[in-house]
Amino acid sequence: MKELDKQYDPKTVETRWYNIWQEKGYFHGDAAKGGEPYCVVIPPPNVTGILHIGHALNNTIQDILVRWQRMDGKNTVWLPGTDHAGIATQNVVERALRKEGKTRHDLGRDAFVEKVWEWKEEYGGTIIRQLKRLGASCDWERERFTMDKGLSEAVEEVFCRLYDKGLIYRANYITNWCPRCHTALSDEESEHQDTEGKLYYIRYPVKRDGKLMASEFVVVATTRPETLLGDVAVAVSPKDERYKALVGKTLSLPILHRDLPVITDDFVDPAFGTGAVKVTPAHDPNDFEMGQRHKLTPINVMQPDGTMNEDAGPYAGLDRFECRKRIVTDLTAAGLIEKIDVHQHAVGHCYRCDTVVEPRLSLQWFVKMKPLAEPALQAVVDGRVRFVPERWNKVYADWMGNIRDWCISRQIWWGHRIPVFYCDACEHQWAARGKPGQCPKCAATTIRQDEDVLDTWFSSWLWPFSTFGWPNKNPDLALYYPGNTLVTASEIIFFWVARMVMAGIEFMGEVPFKEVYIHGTVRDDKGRKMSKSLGNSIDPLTIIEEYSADALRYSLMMITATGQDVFLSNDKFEIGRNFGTKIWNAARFMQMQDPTGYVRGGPGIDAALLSADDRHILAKLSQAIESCTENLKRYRFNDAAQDLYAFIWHEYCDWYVEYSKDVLYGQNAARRAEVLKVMHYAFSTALRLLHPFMPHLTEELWHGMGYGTDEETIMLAPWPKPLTAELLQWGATSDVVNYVDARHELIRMGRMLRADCSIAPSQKLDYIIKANTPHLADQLKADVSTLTAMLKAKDITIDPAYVPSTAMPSALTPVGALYMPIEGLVDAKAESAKLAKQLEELGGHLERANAKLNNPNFFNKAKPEVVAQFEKSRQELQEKYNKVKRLLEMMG
RNA sequence: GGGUGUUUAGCUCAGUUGGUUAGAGCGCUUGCCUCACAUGCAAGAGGUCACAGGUUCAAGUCCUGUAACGCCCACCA
Repeated sequence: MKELDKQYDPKTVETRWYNIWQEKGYFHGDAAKGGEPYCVVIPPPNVTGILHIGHALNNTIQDILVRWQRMDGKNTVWLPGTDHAGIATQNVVERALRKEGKTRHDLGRDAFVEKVWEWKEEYGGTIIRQLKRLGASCDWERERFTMDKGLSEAVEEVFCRLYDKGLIYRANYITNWCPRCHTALSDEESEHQDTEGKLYYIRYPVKRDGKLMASEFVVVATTRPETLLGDVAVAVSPKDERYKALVGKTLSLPILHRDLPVITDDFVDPAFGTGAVKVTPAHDPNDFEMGQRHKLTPINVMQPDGTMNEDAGPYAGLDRFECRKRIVTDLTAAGLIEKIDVHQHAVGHCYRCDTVVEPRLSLQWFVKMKPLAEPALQAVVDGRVRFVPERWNKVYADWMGNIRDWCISRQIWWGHRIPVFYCDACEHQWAARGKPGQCPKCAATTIRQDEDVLDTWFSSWLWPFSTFGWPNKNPDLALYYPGNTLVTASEIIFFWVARMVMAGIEFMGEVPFKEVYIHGTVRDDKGRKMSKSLGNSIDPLTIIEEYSADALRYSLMMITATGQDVFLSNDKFEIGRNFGTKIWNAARFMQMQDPTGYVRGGPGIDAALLSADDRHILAKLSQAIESCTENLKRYRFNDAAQDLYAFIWHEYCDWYVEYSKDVLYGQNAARRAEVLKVMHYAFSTALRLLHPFMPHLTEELWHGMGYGTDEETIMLAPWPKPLTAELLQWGATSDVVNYVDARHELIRMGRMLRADCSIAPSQKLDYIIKANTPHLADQLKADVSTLTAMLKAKDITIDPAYVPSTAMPSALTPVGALYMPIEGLVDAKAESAKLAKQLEELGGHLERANAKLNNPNFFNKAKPEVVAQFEKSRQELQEKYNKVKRLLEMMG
């Protein structure tokens, strides 16, 4: 044991302990040791990422689960790692290149990819270091990266299996295209944002007998006029009488003067716009399908970068938005704009760079999702995977039920290259593991690999098993798969969680985790999502610097209700800091009282020497253990944190320590030793409960107080169990607990009287207590010394027969009546007014209680224990009421 | 358009299967540098539980509807 500093210094303590934990290998799980496994895989942050407050929340929760389960004796692995984040990382490196005035094409593919690896080696570890500073007890020996050799092999394996099964196909299809990232995106990667746009009504001249009619038009409405350059038809509803005569006729496309047939299609809603739709198969998903139905050849008018191509005629080379402006100007000049309306619609934006997504026709790879989705849906329906809170089951099920094929090819360079090869000689196409040297069909060596890379989520969805060495069978995989809980935010249920369930079932034959805990999104105090661009984000490292990692963790847990969004502002972190300080000082107090230190393995608690207070705190401790554990099981971290706060601060510090001072400063050596034993017992147990929340502080105190030797970390100390048998043995019955609770109230009343009479805290007073029952009188008599200290009394008399004088300050307490025999200090008028008010309130409560108990229906229908409860409380109310009434009468 | 969440003290939020007088932290008022802690101690004020119906012996809690705010999903140009 060493003497604790007057001030706790979290900065040095936190990093010191973290390093020790790592060196000793406490974070590592070894499959060879067997036992009951507990496995959590981290949602791998992007290598480009820096820790933001959402990560802090997410990882604190995981760390709490993992530390708790580790203490509870499980063979625990929390598997960490990072995601290569294809587009995001490529963007970062390209941005750096641009500063040198270069593009990735200047370097070429191999050199560019090499450059990204270099970047990754240099900067990719940032978020990992930050997680360590947070105290995350990840098994760092197992750290993985989605482009590791092993994980890349898993990706190839999965691709080949799906390809050979016919679940991967290549097709010319409309996909979400990001003109800035130059790549296709999946549906999930296109984020819809409500935007105020314009709806342009454009006149398409009608041709009759090959001649343009000067004054006859069909008006179509569009939000993207520039796409008219790719129009191949105009469609109307077959039911629309207005256009009946025009069906089959020809229109002239403005500007390009291309002939467009008027066709009918059920897709067209006659009620929207003009009821006539321009058909642009290369630039709109609906139009694409219409085009297929009517065998129309799509005309692509855009380059991959969002500029217009040569098919755009006079607008070739213009950016799509510039082109839009120019076309509107030109159409206006030609008198072909009927009107322009303001129009609210949802526009897709690239989730990586926020550029407006362009639906664009291109050749892409897809995964057929239906066959994978069905068993994954079933797994949630029959409870093999359980979402917490439950409501996410439905969100998941809806997505799974309406699943669409997954576009997995990206036209970028950073990522897993698609393992499909083409033979130039025989045009054979096949998927292969590794690097094939020749065509398996014709043996030609002129083979090419597909240029595209896979969606970054194509490696993430394998994370729960690829990280343990799949596809190779091994002991790690056998023990740690499937994992227990996945902790994540709702934003990536579709991106990641749903796909992991599919992959787990498809490739492992078993779901990847049993429970998915979805925590809330962190928002600022105005309810906005925290983001760098809004400048409203709170940097966890600044908070750690200012308050400590433990304070950050604990505060986050206190204010995060299960599954609810979190509203944050800087001052919230004082909760954790103040709590830490309080605990530190409580420990210092014990040390000061017990300079010889806690005796390890010394004699245990002696039931015969326990006071009511000792029994009370031990019973409360047991309640805290039970409640905290139960709340952790149910992912109610805020309730668990609250349990610990209430126990340590209020029960232990405010009441127990204060009660105990009387003994600690007294002369009874046996009692003194006993109180210290109880204190150490309660405090060391509470430290263990608190460890998952505040790992560094608890470890520092664990050793500072001598609860553990150098080799005995609190991390591996056993998780406390409720003290059911012990409480029995110690005589900590509910009678004792109720008595001490009631005595708390008595003391509060005594202090209240003193405050009411404006008596200085330093002045010692006499009190007279008239107990309700002889039993209570006995209990109180045994505690006179404690009461004297707590009330700062000169003398306390427990007198069952006491009759007070009228002008004496008095109060009613749960154990009886309490009087201060100081005459004349009471303003009789004010006092009786107060009593009258109290009487009125009590009368109201009593009336309600009576009404309830006199209601025959209540007796018939309520549970007997509820009735008993009400009867008891009615009795108490009645007693209290009578007393107040009597007092009031005495006052005159 | 579909789905979903929220509405409780001045502020931020808890409130589990309906059951005594609805809780916490912060802030506020009053008094304390009391020999662990002023990042503290003690006492206190403050709430027709969004609104309207309904079920029930009993509703903050269950049901129906309304309103406001938020989030997710969605190919009406």
